[in-house]
Amino acid sequence: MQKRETRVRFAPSPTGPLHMGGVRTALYNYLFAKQNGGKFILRIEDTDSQRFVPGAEAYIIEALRWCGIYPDEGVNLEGQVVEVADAQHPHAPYRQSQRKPIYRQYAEQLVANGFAYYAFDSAEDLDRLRKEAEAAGKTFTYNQATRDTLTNSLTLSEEETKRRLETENHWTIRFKMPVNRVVAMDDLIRGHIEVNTDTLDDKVLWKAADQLPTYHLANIVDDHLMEITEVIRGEEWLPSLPLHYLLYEAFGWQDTQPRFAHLSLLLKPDGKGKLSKRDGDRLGFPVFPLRWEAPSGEVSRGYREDGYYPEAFVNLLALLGWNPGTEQELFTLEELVPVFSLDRIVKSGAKFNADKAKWFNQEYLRKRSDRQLAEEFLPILEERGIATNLDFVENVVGLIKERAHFVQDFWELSSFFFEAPTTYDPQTVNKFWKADNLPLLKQTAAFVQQLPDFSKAAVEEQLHNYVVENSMPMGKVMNGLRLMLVGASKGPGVADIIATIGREAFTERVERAFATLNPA
RNA sequence: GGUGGAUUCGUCUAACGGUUAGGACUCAAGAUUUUCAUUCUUGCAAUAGGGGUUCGAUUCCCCUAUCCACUACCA
Repeated sequence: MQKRETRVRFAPSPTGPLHMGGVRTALYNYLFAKQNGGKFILRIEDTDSQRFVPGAEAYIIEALRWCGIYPDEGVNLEGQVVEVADAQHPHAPYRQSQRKPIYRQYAEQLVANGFAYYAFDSAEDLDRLRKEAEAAGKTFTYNQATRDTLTNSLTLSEEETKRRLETENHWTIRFKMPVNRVVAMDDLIRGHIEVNTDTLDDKVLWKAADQLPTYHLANIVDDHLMEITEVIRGEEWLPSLPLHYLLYEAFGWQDTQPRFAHLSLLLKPDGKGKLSKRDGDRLGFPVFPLRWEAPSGEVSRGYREDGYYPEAFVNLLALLGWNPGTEQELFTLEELVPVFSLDRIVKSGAKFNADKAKWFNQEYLRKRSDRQLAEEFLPILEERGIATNLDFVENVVGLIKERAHFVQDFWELSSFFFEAPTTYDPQTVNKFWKADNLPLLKQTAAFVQQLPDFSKAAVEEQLHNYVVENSMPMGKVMNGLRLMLVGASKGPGVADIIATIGREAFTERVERAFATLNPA
Protein backbone atom coordinates (compact mmCIF):
# COMPACT_ATOMS: atom_id res chain seq x y z
CA MET A 1 0.00 0.00 0.00
CA GLN A 2 1.41 3.35 -0.96
CA LYS A 3 1.99 5.98 1.67
CA ARG A 4 -0.99 8.24 1.94
CA GLU A 5 -0.74 11.93 2.69
CA THR A 6 -1.40 12.50 6.38
CA ARG A 7 -4.84 13.99 6.83
CA VAL A 8 -6.28 14.53 10.27
CA ARG A 9 -9.35 16.38 11.35
CA PHE A 10 -10.71 18.22 14.32
CA ALA A 11 -14.45 17.73 14.29
CA PRO A 12 -16.21 19.68 17.01
CA SER A 13 -19.92 19.95 17.47
CA PRO A 14 -21.24 23.50 17.61
CA THR A 15 -23.26 22.95 20.76
CA GLY A 16 -21.42 25.55 22.81
CA PRO A 17 -18.04 27.15 23.29
CA LEU A 18 -14.95 25.08 22.70
CA HIS A 19 -13.66 23.70 25.98
CA MET A 20 -9.91 23.80 26.67
CA GLY A 21 -9.84 20.04 26.35
CA GLY A 22 -11.21 20.47 22.86
CA VAL A 23 -8.51 22.98 22.07
CA ARG A 24 -5.93 20.45 23.22
CA THR A 25 -7.40 17.83 20.90
CA ALA A 26 -7.26 20.32 18.05
CA LEU A 27 -3.68 21.18 18.97
CA TYR A 28 -2.53 17.57 18.97
CA ASN A 29 -4.20 17.01 15.62
CA TYR A 30 -2.57 20.12 14.24
CA LEU A 31 0.88 19.16 15.52
CA PHE A 32 0.55 15.69 14.12
CA ALA A 33 -0.48 17.01 10.72
CA LYS A 34 2.34 19.56 10.56
CA GLN A 35 4.93 17.09 11.70
CA ASN A 36 3.97 14.71 8.95
CA GLY A 37 3.68 17.35 6.32
CA GLY A 38 -0.01 16.64 6.09
CA LYS A 39 -3.28 18.48 6.32
CA PHE A 40 -5.24 19.60 9.33
CA ILE A 41 -8.92 19.74 8.55
CA LEU A 42 -11.69 21.49 10.46
CA ARG A 43 -15.03 19.78 10.09
CA ILE A 44 -18.17 20.88 11.86
CA GLU A 45 -20.35 18.06 13.14
CA ASP A 46 -23.70 19.75 13.32
CA THR A 47 -26.00 16.79 12.85
CA ASP A 48 -27.84 17.49 16.08
CA SER A 49 -30.28 20.19 15.20
CA GLN A 50 -31.68 20.13 18.74
CA ARG A 51 -28.51 21.16 20.43
CA PHE A 52 -27.21 23.61 17.88
CA VAL A 53 -26.07 26.86 19.49
CA PRO A 54 -25.80 30.00 17.38
CA GLY A 55 -22.36 31.51 17.52
CA ALA A 56 -20.65 28.33 18.61
CA GLU A 57 -19.07 27.67 15.24
CA ALA A 58 -17.70 31.19 15.00
CA TYR A 59 -16.37 30.80 18.52
CA ILE A 60 -14.55 27.59 17.65
CA ILE A 61 -12.91 29.18 14.64
CA GLU A 62 -11.94 32.28 16.56
CA ALA A 63 -10.52 30.22 19.42
CA LEU A 64 -8.33 28.19 17.07
CA ARG A 65 -7.22 31.33 15.29
CA TRP A 66 -6.24 32.90 18.61
CA CYS A 67 -4.09 29.88 19.34
CA GLY A 68 -2.48 30.04 15.93
CA ILE A 69 -4.00 26.76 14.88
CA TYR A 70 -5.02 27.35 11.31
CA PRO A 71 -6.82 24.62 9.38
CA ASP A 72 -5.46 23.72 5.97
CA GLU A 73 -8.88 22.67 4.87
CA GLY A 74 -12.35 23.08 6.23
CA VAL A 75 -15.09 25.51 7.07
CA ASN A 76 -12.74 28.27 8.09
CA LEU A 77 -11.23 28.78 4.72
CA GLU A 78 -12.72 31.15 2.23
CA GLY A 79 -12.96 29.73 -1.23
CA GLN A 80 -12.95 26.19 0.03
CA VAL A 81 -16.40 26.32 1.47
CA VAL A 82 -18.45 24.87 -1.29
CA GLU A 83 -21.85 23.31 -1.03
CA VAL A 84 -21.09 20.43 -3.35
CA ALA A 85 -17.84 18.59 -3.83
CA ASP A 86 -16.19 19.04 -7.20
CA ALA A 87 -12.87 18.23 -8.82
CA GLN A 88 -11.28 21.22 -7.13
CA HIS A 89 -12.72 20.38 -3.76
CA PRO A 90 -13.32 16.65 -3.60
CA HIS A 91 -13.67 16.67 0.16
CA ALA A 92 -16.07 19.55 0.50
CA PRO A 93 -18.29 20.64 2.06
CA TYR A 94 -17.01 20.47 5.63
CA ARG A 95 -20.14 21.16 7.57
CA GLN A 96 -22.16 17.99 8.06
CA SER A 97 -25.45 19.81 7.75
CA GLN A 98 -24.37 20.66 4.20
CA ARG A 99 -23.50 17.04 3.54
CA LYS A 100 -26.97 15.86 4.47
CA PRO A 101 -27.75 14.23 1.10
CA ILE A 102 -24.64 12.09 1.22
CA TYR A 103 -25.42 9.90 4.19
CA ARG A 104 -28.67 8.13 3.43
CA GLN A 105 -27.30 6.06 0.57
CA TYR A 106 -24.57 4.72 2.82
CA ALA A 107 -27.04 3.76 5.50
CA GLU A 108 -29.24 2.08 2.90
CA GLN A 109 -26.23 0.26 1.50
CA LEU A 110 -25.66 -1.26 4.90
CA VAL A 111 -29.28 -2.41 5.08
CA ALA A 112 -29.07 -3.90 1.60
CA ASN A 113 -25.97 -5.85 2.57
CA GLY A 114 -27.45 -7.12 5.82
CA PHE A 115 -25.34 -5.00 8.15
CA ALA A 116 -28.22 -2.81 9.27
CA TYR A 117 -31.99 -2.81 9.47
CA TYR A 118 -34.97 -0.49 9.68
CA ALA A 119 -36.40 0.06 13.13
CA PHE A 120 -39.88 1.44 13.70
CA ASP A 121 -40.07 1.49 17.46
CA SER A 122 -41.19 4.86 18.68
CA ALA A 123 -39.16 6.87 21.12
CA GLU A 124 -41.98 6.42 23.60
CA ASP A 125 -41.90 2.65 23.25
CA LEU A 126 -38.19 2.51 23.86
CA ASP A 127 -38.49 4.88 26.75
CA ARG A 128 -41.09 2.69 28.32
CA LEU A 129 -38.95 -0.39 27.84
CA ARG A 130 -36.02 1.37 29.48
CA LYS A 131 -38.12 2.42 32.44
CA GLU A 132 -39.55 -1.06 32.89
CA ALA A 133 -36.12 -2.60 32.80
CA GLU A 134 -34.85 -0.05 35.25
CA ALA A 135 -37.70 -0.78 37.62
CA ALA A 136 -36.72 -4.43 37.45
CA GLY A 137 -33.13 -3.53 38.21
CA LYS A 138 -32.00 -4.19 34.68
CA THR A 139 -30.92 -2.22 31.69
CA PHE A 140 -32.73 -2.29 28.41
CA THR A 141 -30.48 -2.55 25.42
CA TYR A 142 -31.47 -2.63 21.79
CA ASN A 143 -29.24 -5.48 20.70
CA GLN A 144 -29.03 -9.10 19.57
CA ALA A 145 -30.94 -10.18 22.66
CA THR A 146 -33.93 -7.90 22.13
CA ARG A 147 -34.11 -6.96 18.50
CA ASP A 148 -36.14 -10.02 17.58
CA THR A 149 -38.87 -8.89 19.94
CA LEU A 150 -39.05 -5.33 18.65
CA THR A 151 -40.63 -3.63 15.69
CA ASN A 152 -38.14 -3.67 12.85
CA SER A 153 -37.44 -5.03 9.42
CA LEU A 154 -36.02 -8.16 11.03
CA THR A 155 -39.34 -9.05 12.65
CA LEU A 156 -41.77 -7.53 10.16
CA SER A 157 -42.68 -8.93 6.77
CA GLU A 158 -41.16 -7.37 3.71
CA GLU A 159 -44.51 -5.86 2.74
CA GLU A 160 -45.15 -4.41 6.16
CA THR A 161 -41.65 -2.96 6.28
CA LYS A 162 -42.16 -1.37 2.89
CA ARG A 163 -45.52 0.02 3.91
CA ARG A 164 -44.14 1.55 7.07
CA LEU A 165 -41.17 3.07 5.29
CA GLU A 166 -43.57 4.82 2.97
CA THR A 167 -46.15 5.91 5.50
CA GLU A 168 -44.19 6.55 8.64
CA ASN A 169 -41.51 9.15 9.13
CA HIS A 170 -39.99 8.37 12.50
CA TRP A 171 -38.14 5.21 11.67
CA THR A 172 -34.41 4.76 11.94
CA ILE A 173 -31.69 2.62 10.49
CA ARG A 174 -29.85 0.64 13.12
CA PHE A 175 -26.57 -1.20 12.90
CA LYS A 176 -26.98 -4.94 13.29
CA MET A 177 -24.29 -5.72 15.80
CA PRO A 178 -22.80 -9.16 15.09
CA VAL A 179 -23.37 -11.86 17.68
CA ASN A 180 -20.53 -13.00 19.90
CA ARG A 181 -17.63 -11.67 17.93
CA VAL A 182 -14.46 -10.29 19.42
CA VAL A 183 -13.40 -7.07 17.80
CA ALA A 184 -9.66 -6.61 18.02
CA MET A 185 -8.55 -3.02 17.85
CA ASP A 186 -5.35 -1.08 18.06
CA ASP A 187 -5.08 2.35 19.53
CA LEU A 188 -1.99 4.46 18.91
CA ILE A 189 -1.94 5.52 22.53
CA ARG A 190 -3.53 2.64 24.39
CA GLY A 191 -2.34 -0.32 22.42
CA HIS A 192 -4.37 -3.42 21.76
CA ILE A 193 -7.98 -3.57 22.92
CA GLU A 194 -10.54 -6.32 22.48
CA VAL A 195 -14.28 -6.14 22.97
CA ASN A 196 -16.99 -8.72 22.53
CA THR A 197 -19.85 -7.49 20.37
CA ASP A 198 -22.41 -9.01 22.73
CA THR A 199 -21.73 -6.17 25.14
CA LEU A 200 -22.59 -3.61 22.46
CA ASP A 201 -25.91 -2.37 21.17
CA ASP A 202 -27.55 -1.71 17.82
CA LYS A 203 -26.77 1.96 17.41
CA VAL A 204 -28.98 4.22 15.35
CA LEU A 205 -27.12 5.30 12.25
CA TRP A 206 -29.69 7.37 10.44
CA LYS A 207 -32.94 9.04 11.38
CA ALA A 208 -35.86 9.48 8.98
CA ALA A 209 -37.33 12.20 11.17
CA ASP A 210 -34.70 14.75 10.26
CA GLN A 211 -33.09 12.82 7.42
CA LEU A 212 -29.79 13.12 9.24
CA PRO A 213 -27.17 10.59 10.28
CA THR A 214 -26.07 10.17 13.86
CA TYR A 215 -22.48 10.78 14.87
CA HIS A 216 -21.32 7.26 14.17
CA LEU A 217 -22.41 7.07 10.56
CA ALA A 218 -21.52 10.64 9.65
CA ASN A 219 -18.16 10.26 11.28
CA ILE A 220 -17.16 7.10 9.46
CA VAL A 221 -18.52 8.21 6.11
CA ASP A 222 -16.87 11.61 6.32
CA ASP A 223 -13.56 10.32 7.55
CA HIS A 224 -13.56 7.90 4.64
CA LEU A 225 -14.62 10.44 2.04
CA MET A 226 -12.21 13.02 3.37
CA GLU A 227 -9.42 10.43 3.33
CA ILE A 228 -8.57 10.86 6.96
CA THR A 229 -5.50 8.84 7.93
CA GLU A 230 -5.47 9.28 11.72
CA VAL A 231 -8.33 9.99 14.07
CA ILE A 232 -7.11 11.75 17.20
CA ARG A 233 -10.01 12.36 19.54
CA GLY A 234 -11.15 12.29 23.15
CA GLU A 235 -11.32 9.22 25.33
CA GLU A 236 -15.09 9.44 25.49
CA TRP A 237 -15.10 7.84 22.04
CA LEU A 238 -13.20 4.76 23.03
CA PRO A 239 -16.34 2.79 23.87
CA SER A 240 -17.67 3.28 20.36
CA LEU A 241 -14.45 2.28 18.67
CA PRO A 242 -15.63 -1.31 18.07
CA LEU A 243 -18.70 0.02 16.29
CA HIS A 244 -16.52 2.19 14.15
CA TYR A 245 -14.23 -0.71 13.28
CA LEU A 246 -17.27 -2.76 12.35
CA LEU A 247 -18.64 0.03 10.19
CA TYR A 248 -15.41 0.29 8.23
CA GLU A 249 -15.59 -3.44 7.76
CA ALA A 250 -19.23 -3.38 6.71
CA PHE A 251 -18.50 -0.74 4.12
CA GLY A 252 -15.47 -2.66 2.93
CA TRP A 253 -13.16 0.23 3.72
CA GLN A 254 -10.72 -1.58 5.97
CA ASP A 255 -7.78 -0.91 3.68
CA THR A 256 -8.08 2.83 4.16
CA GLN A 257 -9.39 2.76 7.69
CA PRO A 258 -7.68 5.48 9.71
CA ARG A 259 -5.57 4.69 12.72
CA PHE A 260 -7.06 5.79 16.02
CA ALA A 261 -5.61 7.62 19.00
CA HIS A 262 -7.77 8.29 22.03
CA LEU A 263 -6.68 11.12 24.29
CA SER A 264 -7.28 11.06 28.00
CA LEU A 265 -9.55 13.66 29.49
CA LEU A 266 -8.80 16.87 31.32
CA LEU A 267 -9.88 16.52 34.94
CA LYS A 268 -11.07 18.89 37.63
CA PRO A 269 -8.22 20.40 39.69
CA ASP A 270 -9.91 19.27 42.87
CA GLY A 271 -11.87 16.12 43.38
CA LYS A 272 -12.62 13.87 40.47
CA GLY A 273 -14.35 13.97 37.17
CA LYS A 274 -13.75 15.77 33.98
CA LEU A 275 -13.25 19.46 33.87
CA SER A 276 -16.51 21.26 33.36
CA LYS A 277 -17.67 24.78 32.88
CA ARG A 278 -18.78 25.09 36.50
CA ASP A 279 -15.30 24.29 37.82
CA GLY A 280 -13.87 27.42 36.30
CA ASP A 281 -16.40 29.63 38.02
CA ARG A 282 -15.98 27.77 41.26
CA LEU A 283 -12.21 27.64 41.34
CA GLY A 284 -11.47 30.90 39.65
CA PHE A 285 -9.87 30.08 36.34
CA PRO A 286 -11.15 29.89 32.79
CA VAL A 287 -12.24 26.65 31.21
CA PHE A 288 -12.66 28.23 27.81
CA PRO A 289 -10.07 29.82 25.55
CA LEU A 290 -12.19 32.88 24.90
CA ARG A 291 -14.90 34.66 26.78
CA TRP A 292 -18.27 33.20 25.91
CA GLU A 293 -21.66 34.72 26.26
CA ALA A 294 -24.36 32.12 26.00
CA PRO A 295 -27.64 32.94 24.28
CA SER A 296 -29.12 32.90 27.77
CA GLY A 297 -26.84 35.79 28.67
CA GLU A 298 -24.68 33.72 30.95
CA VAL A 299 -21.05 34.68 30.63
CA SER A 300 -18.02 32.43 31.00
CA ARG A 301 -14.54 33.85 31.29
CA GLY A 302 -11.81 33.07 28.80
CA TYR A 303 -8.04 32.71 28.89
CA ARG A 304 -7.65 35.50 26.39
CA GLU A 305 -9.68 37.96 28.42
CA ASP A 306 -8.01 36.87 31.63
CA GLY A 307 -4.75 38.06 30.18
CA TYR A 308 -3.14 34.86 29.02
CA TYR A 309 -0.97 34.98 25.96
CA PRO A 310 -1.93 32.45 23.32
CA GLU A 311 1.65 31.12 23.38
CA ALA A 312 1.30 30.39 27.08
CA PHE A 313 -2.09 28.80 26.63
CA VAL A 314 -0.88 26.57 23.82
CA ASN A 315 2.23 25.65 25.77
CA LEU A 316 0.42 24.67 28.92
CA LEU A 317 -2.14 22.71 26.97
CA ALA A 318 0.55 20.84 25.07
CA LEU A 319 2.21 19.78 28.31
CA LEU A 320 -1.04 18.62 29.84
CA GLY A 321 -0.95 14.97 28.94
CA TRP A 322 2.14 15.01 26.78
CA ASN A 323 5.83 15.55 27.43
CA PRO A 324 8.87 15.72 25.18
CA GLY A 325 10.90 13.24 27.19
CA THR A 326 13.39 15.98 28.00
CA GLU A 327 13.23 18.54 30.76
CA GLN A 328 12.34 21.37 28.43
CA GLU A 329 8.98 22.89 29.30
CA LEU A 330 8.81 25.99 27.19
CA PHE A 331 7.76 25.46 23.60
CA THR A 332 6.28 27.67 20.97
CA LEU A 333 3.79 26.15 18.57
CA GLU A 334 6.53 25.91 15.94
CA GLU A 335 8.93 24.26 18.35
CA LEU A 336 6.28 21.75 19.28
CA VAL A 337 5.86 20.49 15.73
CA PRO A 338 9.11 18.52 15.39
CA VAL A 339 9.18 17.13 18.93
CA PHE A 340 5.55 16.15 19.31
CA SER A 341 4.76 12.48 19.22
CA LEU A 342 1.70 10.40 19.85
CA ASP A 343 3.58 7.78 21.80
CA ARG A 344 4.66 10.25 24.43
CA ILE A 345 1.07 11.05 25.26
CA VAL A 346 0.13 10.10 28.80
CA LYS A 347 -2.66 7.54 29.12
CA SER A 348 -4.19 8.80 32.33
CA GLY A 349 -6.27 11.91 32.76
CA ALA A 350 -4.58 15.16 33.73
CA LYS A 351 -5.82 17.51 36.39
CA PHE A 352 -5.54 21.09 35.40
CA ASN A 353 -3.41 23.22 37.69
CA ALA A 354 -4.05 26.96 37.72
CA ASP A 355 -0.76 27.86 39.40
CA LYS A 356 1.25 26.18 36.72
CA ALA A 357 -0.83 27.93 34.10
CA LYS A 358 0.06 31.29 35.61
CA TRP A 359 3.69 30.33 35.68
CA PHE A 360 3.62 29.63 31.96
CA ASN A 361 2.17 33.04 31.30
CA GLN A 362 4.80 34.68 33.44
CA GLU A 363 7.48 33.00 31.40
CA TYR A 364 6.05 34.35 28.18
CA LEU A 365 5.52 37.76 29.68
CA ARG A 366 9.20 37.92 30.52
CA LYS A 367 10.15 37.09 26.98
CA ARG A 368 8.45 40.23 25.75
CA SER A 369 10.32 43.47 25.30
CA ASP A 370 9.59 46.38 27.59
CA ARG A 371 8.33 48.27 24.59
CA GLN A 372 5.88 45.56 23.69
CA LEU A 373 4.63 45.28 27.25
CA ALA A 374 4.30 49.05 27.48
CA GLU A 375 2.08 48.98 24.43
CA GLU A 376 -0.08 46.36 26.09
CA PHE A 377 -0.20 48.29 29.34
CA LEU A 378 -1.00 51.66 27.80
CA PRO A 379 -4.69 50.95 27.10
CA ILE A 380 -5.16 49.87 30.70
CA LEU A 381 -3.68 53.16 31.86
CA GLU A 382 -5.81 55.13 29.47
CA GLU A 383 -8.87 53.37 30.76
CA ARG A 384 -7.94 54.64 34.19
CA GLY A 385 -7.64 58.12 32.87
CA ILE A 386 -3.88 58.25 33.25
CA ALA A 387 -2.22 60.71 30.90
CA THR A 388 1.20 59.40 30.06
CA ASN A 389 3.41 58.43 27.17
CA LEU A 390 4.85 55.22 25.85
CA ASP A 391 8.47 55.99 26.71
CA PHE A 392 7.62 56.61 30.32
CA VAL A 393 5.49 53.47 30.50
CA GLU A 394 8.28 51.45 28.93
CA ASN A 395 10.55 52.70 31.67
CA VAL A 396 8.12 51.73 34.37
CA VAL A 397 7.42 48.33 32.86
CA GLY A 398 11.12 47.55 32.83
CA LEU A 399 11.18 48.05 36.59
CA ILE A 400 8.19 45.93 37.51
CA LYS A 401 7.62 43.25 34.90
CA GLU A 402 9.63 40.62 36.76
CA ARG A 403 6.99 40.52 39.46
CA ALA A 404 3.99 40.12 37.20
CA HIS A 405 2.21 37.09 35.84
CA PHE A 406 -0.08 39.16 33.65
CA VAL A 407 -0.12 42.61 32.12
CA GLN A 408 -3.19 43.14 34.28
CA ASP A 409 -0.92 42.91 37.32
CA PHE A 410 1.03 45.94 36.17
CA TRP A 411 -1.26 48.58 37.59
CA GLU A 412 -1.22 47.12 41.05
CA LEU A 413 2.55 46.93 40.80
CA SER A 414 3.19 50.37 39.39
CA SER A 415 0.33 52.74 40.17
CA PHE A 416 2.64 54.91 42.30
CA PHE A 417 4.68 55.78 39.23
CA PHE A 418 1.62 57.46 37.77
CA GLU A 419 -0.22 58.72 40.81
CA ALA A 420 1.03 60.06 44.11
CA PRO A 421 -0.07 57.88 47.02
CA THR A 422 -3.25 59.07 48.66
CA THR A 423 -3.11 56.66 51.55
CA TYR A 424 -0.23 55.27 53.53
CA ASP A 425 0.09 51.75 54.78
CA PRO A 426 -0.42 51.96 58.59
CA GLN A 427 2.14 49.28 59.38
CA THR A 428 4.83 51.02 57.37
CA VAL A 429 3.90 54.35 58.94
CA ASN A 430 4.21 52.81 62.38
CA LYS A 431 7.58 51.45 61.61
CA PHE A 432 9.23 54.28 59.74
CA TRP A 433 7.33 57.51 60.29
CA LYS A 434 8.62 57.99 63.77
CA ALA A 435 9.16 61.42 65.33
CA ASP A 436 12.86 60.85 65.80
CA ASN A 437 13.18 59.73 62.21
CA LEU A 438 11.49 62.71 60.59
CA PRO A 439 14.40 65.17 60.76
CA LEU A 440 16.58 62.66 58.94
CA LEU A 441 13.98 62.20 56.27
CA LYS A 442 13.43 65.89 55.84
CA GLN A 443 17.13 66.49 55.55
CA THR A 444 17.67 63.68 53.08
CA ALA A 445 14.71 64.67 50.95
CA ALA A 446 16.04 68.22 50.77
CA PHE A 447 19.38 66.85 49.69
CA VAL A 448 17.82 64.77 46.93
CA GLN A 449 15.75 67.68 45.71
CA GLN A 450 18.75 69.82 44.94
CA LEU A 451 20.60 67.06 43.12
CA PRO A 452 21.69 68.39 39.74
CA ASP A 453 21.52 65.01 38.06
CA PHE A 454 18.28 63.09 38.53
CA SER A 455 19.31 59.98 36.66
CA LYS A 456 18.96 56.68 38.44
CA ALA A 457 22.69 56.09 38.66
CA ALA A 458 23.37 59.56 40.02
CA VAL A 459 20.56 59.49 42.54
CA GLU A 460 21.55 56.08 43.74
CA GLU A 461 25.17 57.01 44.25
CA GLN A 462 24.59 60.43 45.76
CA LEU A 463 21.86 59.24 48.05
CA HIS A 464 23.90 56.33 49.26
CA ASN A 465 26.95 58.44 49.90
CA TYR A 466 24.93 61.07 51.68
CA VAL A 467 23.38 58.62 54.07
CA VAL A 468 26.70 56.96 54.78
CA GLU A 469 28.62 60.18 55.18
CA ASN A 470 26.11 61.50 57.65
CA SER A 471 26.07 58.21 59.55
CA MET A 472 22.36 57.81 59.09
CA PRO A 473 20.63 54.44 59.46
CA MET A 474 20.22 53.28 55.85
CA GLY A 475 17.11 51.19 56.41
CA LYS A 476 15.20 53.91 58.20
CA VAL A 477 16.00 56.58 55.67
CA MET A 478 15.30 54.45 52.63
CA ASN A 479 12.08 53.04 53.93
CA GLY A 480 10.94 56.44 55.06
CA LEU A 481 11.56 57.82 51.60
CA ARG A 482 9.78 54.87 50.12
CA LEU A 483 6.80 55.48 52.34
CA MET A 484 6.51 59.04 51.08
CA LEU A 485 6.86 58.06 47.45
CA VAL A 486 4.91 54.83 47.32
CA GLY A 487 2.72 54.85 50.39
CA ALA A 488 3.74 51.35 51.31
CA SER A 489 6.65 49.04 51.73
CA LYS A 490 6.87 47.73 48.22
CA GLY A 491 8.19 48.42 44.77
CA PRO A 492 11.51 48.76 42.96
CA GLY A 493 14.56 50.52 44.35
CA VAL A 494 14.07 53.98 45.82
CA ALA A 495 16.55 55.49 43.37
CA ASP A 496 14.66 53.89 40.49
CA ILE A 497 11.45 55.44 41.70
CA ILE A 498 12.94 58.87 42.27
CA ALA A 499 14.61 58.92 38.88
CA THR A 500 11.48 57.75 37.14
CA ILE A 501 8.97 60.14 38.69
CA GLY A 502 11.34 63.11 38.54
CA ARG A 503 12.13 66.07 40.70
CA GLU A 504 8.76 67.73 40.59
CA ALA A 505 6.76 64.70 41.65
CA PHE A 506 9.38 63.85 44.23
CA THR A 507 9.09 67.25 45.86
CA GLU A 508 5.35 67.20 45.74
CA ARG A 509 5.13 63.77 47.40
CA VAL A 510 7.59 64.66 50.11
CA GLU A 511 5.69 67.80 50.94
CA ARG A 512 2.40 66.04 50.98
CA ALA A 513 3.68 63.36 53.33
CA PHE A 514 4.99 65.91 55.77
CA ALA A 515 1.79 67.89 55.56
CA THR A 516 -0.64 65.03 56.03
CA LEU A 517 1.13 62.29 57.95
CA ASN A 518 1.24 62.35 61.73
CA PRO A 519 4.29 60.80 63.30
CA ALA A 520 3.70 57.43 64.86
C1' G B 1 -25.38 -2.92 37.08
C1' G B 2 -22.59 -3.98 32.37
C1' U B 3 -18.37 -2.79 29.05
C1' G B 4 -13.90 -0.31 28.31
C1' G B 5 -9.95 2.73 30.14
C1' A B 6 -6.75 4.54 33.97
C1' U B 7 -3.63 4.47 38.77
C1' U B 8 4.54 7.46 40.41
C1' C B 9 5.45 13.51 45.28
C1' G B 10 -0.62 17.99 46.69
C1' U B 11 -0.52 18.90 40.92
C1' C B 12 1.85 18.07 35.77
C1' U B 13 5.24 14.35 34.76
C1' A B 14 10.47 11.29 33.87
C1' A B 15 12.64 6.62 34.65
C1' C B 16 14.88 -0.18 26.99
C1' G B 17 13.43 -5.00 34.60
C1' G B 18 18.96 -2.95 37.73
C1' U B 19 18.69 5.11 39.53
C1' U B 20 20.16 7.56 46.50
C1' A B 21 12.81 6.98 41.92
C1' G B 22 14.66 12.64 38.38
C1' G B 23 12.47 17.49 36.79
C1' A B 24 8.62 21.44 36.93
C1' C B 25 4.57 24.08 39.68
C1' U B 26 3.09 24.94 44.76
C1' C B 27 4.86 25.30 49.80
C1' A B 28 8.93 26.06 53.54
C1' A B 29 13.89 27.67 54.96
C1' G B 30 18.40 30.27 53.92
C1' A B 31 21.38 33.79 50.96
C1' U B 32 21.14 38.48 48.22
C1' U B 33 18.38 43.26 48.59
C1' U B 34 17.08 49.94 51.76
C1' U B 35 11.10 47.42 51.12
C1' C B 36 8.12 44.02 48.30
C1' A B 37 9.24 41.00 44.59
C1' U B 38 12.97 38.87 41.48
C1' U B 39 17.26 35.77 41.53
C1' C B 40 20.20 31.84 43.73
C1' U B 41 20.70 27.64 47.17
C1' U B 42 18.51 24.01 50.13
C1' G B 43 14.45 21.33 51.86
C1' C B 44 9.40 18.83 52.35
C1' A B 45 6.95 15.37 49.32
C1' A B 46 5.35 9.60 45.38
C1' U B 47 5.52 4.08 42.78
C1' A B 48 -2.96 2.43 45.49
C1' G B 49 -3.08 -2.68 48.15
C1' G B 50 -2.12 -7.95 47.74
C1' G B 51 -0.25 -11.98 45.20
C1' G B 52 2.87 -13.96 41.46
C1' U B 53 7.09 -14.23 37.32
C1' U B 54 12.34 -12.93 38.01
C1' C B 55 18.86 -13.01 40.76
C1' G B 56 16.20 -8.22 40.73
C1' A B 57 10.05 -5.23 39.68
C1' U B 58 7.56 1.78 39.22
C1' U B 59 8.19 -1.26 34.83
C1' C B 60 5.53 -7.90 33.01
C1' C B 61 0.98 -11.13 34.71
C1' C B 62 -3.35 -11.91 38.05
C1' C B 63 -6.74 -10.28 41.91
C1' U B 64 -8.72 -6.30 44.86
C1' A B 65 -9.61 -1.13 45.60
C1' U B 66 -10.38 3.60 43.72
C1' C B 67 -11.30 6.95 39.79
C1' C B 68 -12.98 8.09 34.80
C1' A B 69 -15.66 7.36 30.32
C1' C B 70 -19.52 4.98 27.78
C1' U B 71 -24.12 2.50 28.31
C1' A B 72 -29.69 8.30 23.68
C1' C B 73 -33.29 8.75 17.28
C1' C B 74 -26.23 13.83 21.68
C1' A B 75 -21.85 14.42 20.00
